[in-house]
Amino acid sequence: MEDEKQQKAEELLEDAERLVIDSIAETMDLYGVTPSIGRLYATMYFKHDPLTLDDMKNDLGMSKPSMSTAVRKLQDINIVKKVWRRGSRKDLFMAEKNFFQYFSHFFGDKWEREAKLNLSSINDAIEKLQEVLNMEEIDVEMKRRAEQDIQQLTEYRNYCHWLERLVESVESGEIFEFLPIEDTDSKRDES
Amino acid sequence: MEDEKQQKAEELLEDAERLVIDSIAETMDLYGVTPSIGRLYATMYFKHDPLTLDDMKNDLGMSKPSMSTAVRKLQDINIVKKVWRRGSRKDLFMAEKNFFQYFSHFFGDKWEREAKLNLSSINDAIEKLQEVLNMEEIDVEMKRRAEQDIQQLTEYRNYCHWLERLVESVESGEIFEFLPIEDTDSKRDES
DNA sequence: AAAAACGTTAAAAAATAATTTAACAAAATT
DNA sequence: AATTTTGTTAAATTATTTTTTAACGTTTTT
Repeated sequence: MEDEKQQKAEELLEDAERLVIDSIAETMDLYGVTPSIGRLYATMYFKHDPLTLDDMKNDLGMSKPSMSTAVRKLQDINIVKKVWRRGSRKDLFMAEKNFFQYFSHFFGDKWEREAKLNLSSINDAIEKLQEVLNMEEIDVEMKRRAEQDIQQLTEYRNYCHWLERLVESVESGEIFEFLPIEDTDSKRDES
Repeated sequence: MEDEKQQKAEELLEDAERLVIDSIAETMDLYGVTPSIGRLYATMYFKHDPLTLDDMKNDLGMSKPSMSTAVRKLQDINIVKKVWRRGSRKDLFMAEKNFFQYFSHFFGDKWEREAKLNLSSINDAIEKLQEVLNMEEIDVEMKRRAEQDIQQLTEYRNYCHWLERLVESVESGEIFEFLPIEDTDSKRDES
């Protein structure tokens, strides 16, 4: 009787967590994070103590090397950190649970890389195109195309610089002055 | 002699475009767009007239069905549009070249989906967890866990709502009041 | 010092995803 | 009306990625 209730509660709790785990994983998949890695993060999101590779292995039912590489990728995008606790000699990992931090790392880091990568190629390209424009006796049509490309790339460059400033404002937290974090906690509505 | 110059110019121009095409494709790959689809978009970015499937086929050296599905995916993320021109009865496609529009569609649409998807599961989950809390004679440890989960999910919900507002401000253009698009055109520096 | 535990790398296997060829349906042309 | 053109779907193939098992080196424990 008591046990039945206990079991019902456990089921509810696990259903609840699974529901969110699935949708977090699906979301991450949307941005190119593989389902397993997404599920690993999502699973860790509900753990309140740091996890070992063996914990992950058991939770996801996968091999240890898989967990090793998966957790490294999560570390690469800065949404999982290695933590230290005296006692266990196993590596311990903890998920970033603040989604604003998550956002900042996941998108901020990628935007930064995107801007850098593209600015470099845009500038190289514009240089080459300028060279074409500076050449004499060149086909008019080709010059027109070079000019058009330069025009377009200049706009693209503006976008990259904008991205850089977006990253700044996300990483500094400045963006939250413009778009404040509102507490829509339903508890207050219930009163 | 003349031809040599002409060829040199053409080479420069093509190198310039290829440089940017590669980095756009690499960038898109960063967010889970497959290399071929990324390269298709990047190629279209440099075309000033709409393209047919056969054009794409020739440009990328791929089959027509591949182009058909690739271009549909680009349409799905709203960065390529079908256009109509009298005369040709083939379908014609044009890439979105304004990267601010690109950004808005690529991230805005995904964030919107992300928020919706997760809000739905978060609310369902919180409901289940509340149910656990309302049950009597339940293991203290389990109630604690349910409470902790609710707390965490409430914060997650705040993030999702923030995302929704971010999408709004990106799609309305409001964000550019906070982060203005600056023209960093180097021509002005040359003066 | 030997044995066990731990995490990673390497190679092999399995699973997915991308791509093509072939077949098809709809529309336009002759 | 028959033929061609066009875009898509389906099936088959190829390529890529993910996952595992096996092997390895390091560190810790005994």
